[in-house]
Amino acid sequence: MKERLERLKVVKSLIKTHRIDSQDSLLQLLAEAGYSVTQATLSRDLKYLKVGKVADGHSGYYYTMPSEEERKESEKHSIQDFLRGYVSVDWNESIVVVRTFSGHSDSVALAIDNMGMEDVLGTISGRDNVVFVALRKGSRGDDFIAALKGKIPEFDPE
Amino acid sequence: MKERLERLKVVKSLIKTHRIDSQDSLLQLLAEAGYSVTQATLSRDLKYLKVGKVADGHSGYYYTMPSEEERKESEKHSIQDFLRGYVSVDWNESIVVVRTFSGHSDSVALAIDNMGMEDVLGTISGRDNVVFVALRKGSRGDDFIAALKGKIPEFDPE
DNA sequence: GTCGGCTTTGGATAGTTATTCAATTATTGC
DNA sequence: GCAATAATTGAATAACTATCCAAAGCCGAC
Repeated sequence: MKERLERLKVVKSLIKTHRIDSQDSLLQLLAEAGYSVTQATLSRDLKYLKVGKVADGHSGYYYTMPSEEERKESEKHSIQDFLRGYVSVDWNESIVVVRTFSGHSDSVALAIDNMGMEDVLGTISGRDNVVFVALRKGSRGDDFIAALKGKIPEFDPE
Repeated sequence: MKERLERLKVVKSLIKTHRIDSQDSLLQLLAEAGYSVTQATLSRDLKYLKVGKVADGHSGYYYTMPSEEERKESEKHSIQDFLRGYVSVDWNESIVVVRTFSGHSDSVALAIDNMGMEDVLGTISGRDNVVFVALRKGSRGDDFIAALKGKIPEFDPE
């Protein structure tokens, strides 16, 4: 299973250098490059890489890598959303509880989701201005908080 | 068929302001906004608008408007639409009035919208082959015209 | 070693989106 | 006005993509 990362790189470069309009055709290119996988796996790879499919407007569709800029831009928005709603955090070994201003729990949860943090398994936003962040096995609340600080300089609990 | 351009604008703004993960859910939002169409039509709209569907990496997929780079191509279309409809311009301190060929006011207004110009507050297209372009405070008609010339080499009033 | 947990994968399939085809509605040219 | 032409649309369906589930594969702890 060591091949996976290698394959991801190849997928990435194929998408950058070719105009690919379906997973099947990408599958072929991959096969030519020596990586035989199924469409199911490829679909997962594309999801992982955040590859997008867009129309050129007339004749068809093609896959594209997210630009670095876009990624940063989107993260900036997430950070803004987070800060706008954030009131306080607490945590234990496996759950982080974020309190938010009234009506902000949804946007804060979404923001955390969109930051794409390793530690985060998922979030739910409650009715009560609270967001629960479930952490991936092996991650502790401290890890998450540390990672969040890394992403958001203005964020400093206590 | 007058509704189409109007609908396209609504689709665009819905995509910018919501996290939409399927055409069906967008269809619902559209219906709430008063536009009842089928998935087939929506698919065509999205193709026309070059809307993309990308993964956030973890939890799902969402639709997104094309980013700067990708928009170059689309801007070319807008320029074509503009030139195809354009007859003459006049302006004062805060409003630019564009006269167009018969039936082109909608497409010219949309084109101006889509060029995403700083100076532009908004546009309306009248029945009478005229488009009003409202300028942002601090912008003057001359600024707008200059910016337009910058974008469209073939465009030269008088 | 081998047991147990986590990851990765393929086959099958569910789910989603694009397109075909026919009908309808606008538009253009007399 | 009318006829011819082009645009737009919905229903049905084809095409494509994501996910479920079961089956390995890959560790590390014993």
